This record gives sequence, C-alpha cells and structure tokens, in this order.
Amino acid sequence: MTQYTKHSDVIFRELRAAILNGELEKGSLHSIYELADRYQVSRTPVREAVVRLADTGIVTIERNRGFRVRGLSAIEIQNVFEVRLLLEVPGAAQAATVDDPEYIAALDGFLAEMHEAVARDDAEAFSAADYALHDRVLSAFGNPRLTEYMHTLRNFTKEMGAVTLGHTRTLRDVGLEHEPIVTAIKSGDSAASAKAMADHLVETASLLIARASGLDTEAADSSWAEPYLRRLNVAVTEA
Amino acid sequence: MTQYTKHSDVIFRELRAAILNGELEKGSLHSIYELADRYQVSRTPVREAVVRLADTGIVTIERNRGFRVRGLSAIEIQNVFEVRLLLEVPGAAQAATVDDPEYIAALDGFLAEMHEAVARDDAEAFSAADYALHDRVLSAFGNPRLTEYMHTLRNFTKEMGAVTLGHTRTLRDVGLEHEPIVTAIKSGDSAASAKAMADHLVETASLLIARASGLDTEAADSSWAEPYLRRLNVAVTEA
DNA sequence: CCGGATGGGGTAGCATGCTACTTTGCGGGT
DNA sequence: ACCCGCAAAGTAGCATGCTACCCCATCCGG
Repeated sequence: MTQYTKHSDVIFRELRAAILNGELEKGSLHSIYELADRYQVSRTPVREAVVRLADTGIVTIERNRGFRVRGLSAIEIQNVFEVRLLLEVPGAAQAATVDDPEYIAALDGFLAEMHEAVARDDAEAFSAADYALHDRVLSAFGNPRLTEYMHTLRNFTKEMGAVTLGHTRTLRDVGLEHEPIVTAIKSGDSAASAKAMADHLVETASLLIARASGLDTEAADSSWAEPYLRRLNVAVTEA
Repeated sequence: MTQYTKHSDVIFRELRAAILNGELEKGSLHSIYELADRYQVSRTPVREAVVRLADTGIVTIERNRGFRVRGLSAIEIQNVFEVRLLLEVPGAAQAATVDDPEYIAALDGFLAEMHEAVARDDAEAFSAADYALHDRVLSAFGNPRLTEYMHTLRNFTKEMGAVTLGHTRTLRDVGLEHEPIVTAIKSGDSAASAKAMADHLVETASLLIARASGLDTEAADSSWAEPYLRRLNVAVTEA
C-alpha cells in the first residue's frame, strides 16, 4: 500500500542537504536523540544515516558525545574538485572518441534541456540537465563504479551550488560553459574536450571556494588547480 | 578500561574480508539474523555493517529478503583498477615533482621494508609496506579525500591480492615492480614515474582479472587498460 | 584560594521487541 | 491435471530499553 521510502534514506538525504546548505551549522555538535525528535522518527534510522554520513566524511562521530558537523571548508571543496578533475577531464577526452550518433544526440538533448531551463528560469530542471550531461560524458568510459563515485562527489556540492547560482553566475553563464565541451566532443577533439571540461570545473570550483572563504567572487583564484592540470596535460589558462 | 573496538566496525571488516576471500559465496543470499548468530552479536551492528557495505557496492540489500553478496566479478575488478589508474598514475607523476628529502627517504624506507618482508617471506608485512608506499606516492597531491578514497579501492582487492600472491607471483616479483616507480620519482622524471605506476597497476589488475575469470594466468590480458592509458598520455606497452 | 575527586546529566552503541511486507508452498476449486 | 488464492514462514526496518562511558560542574580537602 504505502509505497514508502526508507526513513533511513530520507533522513540521510535530508541531513546531507541540511548540512550543505548551512542549516546545521558547521562545527556544531548534535545528538541522535535531537535529530530523532526533529524528524519524528526513532533513533535507529537516524543513527544509520549519521554513520553513513560519517563514512563520506561530512560528519565525525564522537563517542558518547554526539556527532559533529564538519561541513565543507574551502579546502575540502577544493579537494572534491581536484578529484573531479582527475576523473572528468580524462572522461571528456574519452567522450570525444565515441562516435555513436545516439550518444551525441543525448548530449545535445541535455544541452537543449539546459537552455529550456534557462528560459523558464527553472533552477531545478537546470541542475538535473547539468547532472545528466556530466554523467553522460563520464559514461564514455563505461565504468559504472566511476560514474557512481562521481555522483557522490557531485552531491557534496549540489546543494551548495544551487545556492550559489543566484549569487554569482546566472543559469545562462553556467549553461554556456557546457557548449564548448559538447562541441569538442562532437568534433572528436579529445584535447579540446579535456580543456573545456577542465576550464568548466576550475571555474565552478573557484567560485565555490571563494564563497566558502567568505571572499568576494571577484577574488576567485584558480591557481590551486595547476598541478592537476599539468598532470592531465591540459594547458594552464592564465588568469 | 576495555579499549574496545566497535562491534559494528569489526563486523564491517570481517564481513568484507569474508566476502572478498570467497567465504561468503558470491550471489548467495543471507539474512541479518544469520550473521548476528554467526558473530554472536545482536542484529543492530550487523545491519549497520551491511548497510555500509551496500554503500560501497559489495552487497545489495533486498527488502524483506536479506542481502545478496555481489562479490567482485572480473569486470568489477577491472573497474576498480581503471579508477586507480586515473588517480594513481597522475599521482606518481606528481610525486616526481616533490623534492623533499624526507619524502624520498620515506619511499626508500617502504621499499626496504618490502625487501625485508620478502626475506622473511612475511606476506602481511609486505602488504603493509606495499600499501604504505602507494599511499605515500598519492599523498604527493596533498589531497586527503583522494588518498582516503584510494584506501577504499585498495580494500576491495586487498584480501583477494593476498590470496593471489602465492599462486601467481612471488613477493619478490611484486616487490621488483615497485623499484622503477621509486627510481623514476627520485630522478624527478614524471613521465617515467607515471609509466612505471601504470605498468604495475595493469600487471596486478590483469592477473586478478584472469584469476576471477577462471583463466590461467598465462592468459592475462591487459587490453582493457588501453583507453585509460591513452587518456593519461602513457605509452601503451605491447603484450 | 586552588586542585583533585566525585556525582549527575547526557550520549553512543548494543540488544531486542514489534510490524509490515515478500516469498513460497500447499491445498482446494475448476 | 492445472491454476489460483491463501496462509505460514522468514525478513528488513523501525521503535525502544538498557548499559557503559564521557564530560562537566560542583564540592571537599589542602
């Protein structure tokens, strides 16, 4: 009857969202009891969710004390994007070697969805299309573990990104950044594809990092990415 | 008093080991009750461990049925090593740019430990040194999230690797494969370092894959790695 | 006035009861 | 003989009791 979702999963997601958007202040200490009350469920599913969050590093459990929200510091956001660079830049290069018309069509489709979302000013739909596009690009490797891990990494910044959008970049700006990636993939130019993906990730990351540091977005710095870009044989763009 | 380890964590590790070394047959279905009885604890910590294992993809939970051991098929082992290539090959290249004497000394130290372990025929110590060496190499990026994720990936094959050692390669063989990596890092040659790491990973993976496929190790095939090596700008070695 | 013991409040972690659901096998109707 | 429904067994998942433990404040001895 009740096609119900597991409480544990719901709480896992809600908790993650609450932490990422700042509702649960970072550095703060909470108890399982407190959240069980907040979400009106028993302690068991809450505990399960917290343990899983601890596995991903977003909270730390302090025995007999509670769990502490670690949040995402600037350096941790940077770390996430560094890993994404290592995975998604080669992924984009690989995507350029695919010449299945359906694959290309799908990429164009997601791009179209992003434009539609921009027209409707629908951040939710935009995010979904953005997500799908990145997922499809990385899927060129045909490695489910890889794409699934990327999902985990993206979830860290998802809520945060949604908040940031309105402040720093318009949907249109972000949408435009995806164009060169798809263009390069379509033309089969692996190097250009890698470069475009790298630029997009570095741009996004730098703004999130600046924001997490409490800096003006004008102060966005991208020098952190240089070692990674070098190892990926991607030209370093001058600021 | 009792500096006790959490039951949940112990079971998490024991369960993972039992699955990876084949004690829990892959594809088999088990219940929380069964394992709670087996490990002489209550269902709660067992369930917690199983949920965490499900998060890493090693088992799948089937509601009101139990959980199914997914084990590691040949293709999944391959997928794990594909991700490791994407992360550790650039890692090795980066390591070659480090010119801190202590860093170099540590690498040499781990190599020495491996040799000692070979002399004592101590597989446990060998594995630990191997682990530490890879960890140290990747730490050149200074990205804790990256190194921690690598730990997760390594744990998938750790038990399996230990079993394989005696069958396919001697400790000495594996130890020797690490020499060129450290040599290249010491000489500051990023390209050679990347190549050596790639060779080592491909060799290890190919043997594990052949074994998981039930093939003779002579039939080990490494063609699966080609797209990845290409994207990493590493020369493809002819078989 | 200061330091160390001590007790109370609060917590994670484990054990266990309980419910809803899924599967399977058996029996009765056709 | 075959199918359909139904009941019984078994399970995940949630709720809740219980214990050992940690932190902190307060109190007592110096």
